[in-house]
Amino acid sequence: MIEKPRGTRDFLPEEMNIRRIVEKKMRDAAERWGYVEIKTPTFEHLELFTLKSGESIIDEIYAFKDKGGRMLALRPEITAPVIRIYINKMQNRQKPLRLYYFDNCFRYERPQKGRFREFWQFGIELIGGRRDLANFEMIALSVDILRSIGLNNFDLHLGDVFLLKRSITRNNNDIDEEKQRKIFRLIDKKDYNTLNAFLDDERIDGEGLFALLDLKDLSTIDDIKKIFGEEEKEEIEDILKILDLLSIYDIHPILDFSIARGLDYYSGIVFEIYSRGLGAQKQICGGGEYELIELFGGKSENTRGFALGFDRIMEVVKEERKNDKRILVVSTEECRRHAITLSKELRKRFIVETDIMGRNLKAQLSYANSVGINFAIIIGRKEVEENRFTLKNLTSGEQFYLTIDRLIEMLQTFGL
RNA sequence: GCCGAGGUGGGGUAACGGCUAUCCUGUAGGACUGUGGAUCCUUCGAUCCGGGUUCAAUUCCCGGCCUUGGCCCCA
Repeated sequence: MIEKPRGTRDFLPEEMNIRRIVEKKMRDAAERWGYVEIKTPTFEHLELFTLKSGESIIDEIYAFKDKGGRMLALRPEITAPVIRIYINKMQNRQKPLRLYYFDNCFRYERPQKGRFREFWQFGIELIGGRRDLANFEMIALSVDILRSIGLNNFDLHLGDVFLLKRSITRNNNDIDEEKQRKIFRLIDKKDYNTLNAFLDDERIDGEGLFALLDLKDLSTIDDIKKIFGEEEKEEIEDILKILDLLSIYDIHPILDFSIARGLDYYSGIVFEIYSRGLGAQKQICGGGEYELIELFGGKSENTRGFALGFDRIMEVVKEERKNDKRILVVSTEECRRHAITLSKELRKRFIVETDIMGRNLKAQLSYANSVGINFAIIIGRKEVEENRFTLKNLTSGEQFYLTIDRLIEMLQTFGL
């Protein structure tokens, strides 16, 4: 027997039913904000992703050479492809561009709870807009989507990598990229002892950095402003504006300037959402402002977006299955042609099955019962001769003897 | 890549190193030729893969694969 590949999943009908319901709610929420769907290819040139994230990510990507010798990759995320499309085809459209997507992505990683090699992301990219307003919209939308699927048990962390970078570079001109990266890694791990030691060793002024990291609420915001210069003050003012607008939606982020994880291309506001009630992989949303357009050869424009981890969300969302009412047209062997004719007619409005097992009448009804069909329509010689149909409500056991018009009418009154 | 746990029909399970691998559920059919659910009978269907130890391996050992909790990583 052939097993499914490592890190992939099969979704049986019961689960797909629920996944589609949640997907639809997320789409609806994004569309209510004026976002429109965009679709990118399942695979792209590998370069698109290495340009964004460096050669080292090849280890974590499904990359391959096609028959023409091209280096391709299954998309590990969808932001870079969307920006590619923007540059190729949408640069001259009027801003803002509000785009959303829902698709599968692939990463070659060790699978564990909430982490798979094929997984689904629902995301948006917002291109253009004044920074404070656009960032507010992005964050409010992410929360609106989560709320619209009935999720409320999560924490929103808001950070700013611009301020974070400036906090170590503004008084330390000679600090190189590598050292910065090391510092960010330690911040992300919250390993402040090692961080302190490193800063001491390198004689890096960490006052601004630690002031930021300690900033949990707005009480020390004025002290922060004193430490930084004009440019940083403007950024802080922007954050305050965003927080104020978010409060309209009753969204109150936790300020968290330790958000720094490996996101070289993020440039300003960043945020992450964590679900309570998941294990190690509890982040269900991540996003922020980034600069990719110029890197990909386009004309500079400010951009931001986020991606929701659909599979992790499915772990915590509670959703009822949708149960459509189903009909089985049951007939004797000699009347099958009539059954198929009736089914053709009824399918214009209803969900209708017919027997293809060649079962007798009793076995057809037994099947209907065991798979949860709600109504059986019985056609035998008597029905055909009298041009009537027997409708049986399998829930109540009631039976009716009806003409075609009355049959359809009655099915409708039963809520089909 | 690292540390730990696990793997028996489709699902859930039993088997001190020893009989044709247990039972429940399920599948298909029958008892029942125009009326479902109950009952009974029959059928189908499994020891993850490969080595090793042994007279004998589902059981013990090693390796792999897969699942799973965590670490690394998470663009």
